[in-house]
Amino acid sequence: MLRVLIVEDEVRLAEALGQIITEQKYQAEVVYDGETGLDYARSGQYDLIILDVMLPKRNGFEVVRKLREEKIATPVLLLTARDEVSDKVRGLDCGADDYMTKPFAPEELLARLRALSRRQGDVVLEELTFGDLKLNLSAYSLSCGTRSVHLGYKEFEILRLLMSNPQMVMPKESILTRVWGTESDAEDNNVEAYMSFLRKKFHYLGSKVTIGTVRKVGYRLEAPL
Amino acid sequence: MLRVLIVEDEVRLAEALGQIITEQKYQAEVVYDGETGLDYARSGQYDLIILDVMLPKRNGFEVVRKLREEKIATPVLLLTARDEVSDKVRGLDCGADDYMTKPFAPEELLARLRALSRRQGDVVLEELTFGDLKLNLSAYSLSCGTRSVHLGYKEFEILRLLMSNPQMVMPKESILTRVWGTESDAEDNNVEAYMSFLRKKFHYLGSKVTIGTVRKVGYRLEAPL
DNA sequence: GATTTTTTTCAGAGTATTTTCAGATTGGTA
DNA sequence: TACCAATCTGAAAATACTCTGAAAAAAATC
Repeated sequence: MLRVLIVEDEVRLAEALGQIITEQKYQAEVVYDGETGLDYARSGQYDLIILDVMLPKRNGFEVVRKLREEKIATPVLLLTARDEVSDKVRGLDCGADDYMTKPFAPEELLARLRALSRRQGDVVLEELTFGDLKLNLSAYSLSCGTRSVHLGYKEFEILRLLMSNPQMVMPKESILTRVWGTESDAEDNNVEAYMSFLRKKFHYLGSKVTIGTVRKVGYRLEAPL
Repeated sequence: MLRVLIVEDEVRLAEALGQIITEQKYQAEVVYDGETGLDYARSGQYDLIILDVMLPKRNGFEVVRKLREEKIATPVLLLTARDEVSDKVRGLDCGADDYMTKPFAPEELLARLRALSRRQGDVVLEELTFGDLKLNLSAYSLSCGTRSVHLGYKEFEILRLLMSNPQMVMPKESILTRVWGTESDAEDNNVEAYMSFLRKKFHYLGSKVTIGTVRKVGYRLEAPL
């Protein structure tokens, strides 16, 4: 079980991150300032740290640097509001492992976390299953029996979302914010179009799984009993 | 099984080295200061030592000199932050076998380790295979059936990376940092260009292996079923 | 110092993905 | 049943990413 420490002072964002990560069956712990973050991180019991740059008490750069000085090598993903190269360089110089500018699409964050933890040699979930479908998380492919198809980036993220919340209805809204991000101006029809793409691929694969529509709400995967 | 001792106080670098080496199926052990490094090295149970010059307690020069005085001939690869010839000369004078300045590309380190251990007469992995392709690690050549071609340094390192992680998608980003190094400003297109070179050579060799592209992610080798 | 090889750069062609749109379809409900 | 709103879907358009040949630049070799 992957343990993730989130150090983020914007409560709403912190909560959101916590939720996204918990949904992945990872364990998340949230703290709201740099000082506390550093204390928690020092325990060395985390597999990953998500660290905002702008923080009360101590900023993200300081925290990573301190950690590295103390020989704590837990991988750190830095979050920053600005898209300045200097920040990126500075972050990596301080010893961060990856870097992401806000706002971002949650699914992209997850992709990066997976990459980081794989790099670290941690055991990461490599495959999701639902009914007769298998989604290969490292190859971006979907298979059913012997057939297999490649999925594009968005097809993949959407399906991954559905498959990691089996039986749950995934609201169209959530899909939009999680795959397209909060800043995007994509509309409902974009999601609908992708559902159509996915259904086509399910059909091609000969899968028994279907994507059920819940009018005015969203979608969910359904396997025949 | 090759045993490698890493003496490096920058935790991140040490971890990275450990990982890179372990991925090669070598055995890595990491210590963080010169004194401990010397103690470990004295055991004589290592096939190779990677030794930073700037170290707490005892610097790298002292460590090698001590070792040689004690007739311990384990090959030493010195790492230094500066690119000063004087350091290089001094290092080799102390009895080091090779010398490398930080930062460096991980694949270059591996190349040097291979060279050192071959020089030493150790048994090293000499060949990688995938499908009908054989990559000769000491001759930098690639063969398929009876035909064979020479590969340039970068072609070689990239292909080695792909062949040592069969079936896995190797992110473009990883290829860049591992072959070009973290300090380089090479861009995605550089990788793309090399993929094109490699494909051309595969074709020339008449190999059935192809390089598959995973859009927005990276590449992987594919052998026909 | 000239030649060869390797590496980088660039631009246009080629492809896959993503968005957009409009007509067809569906489900709910008045 | 007839209507409306929501959804589906095929096709086209727009965009983003990748490939590749050629040439320039850099490095290695002779």
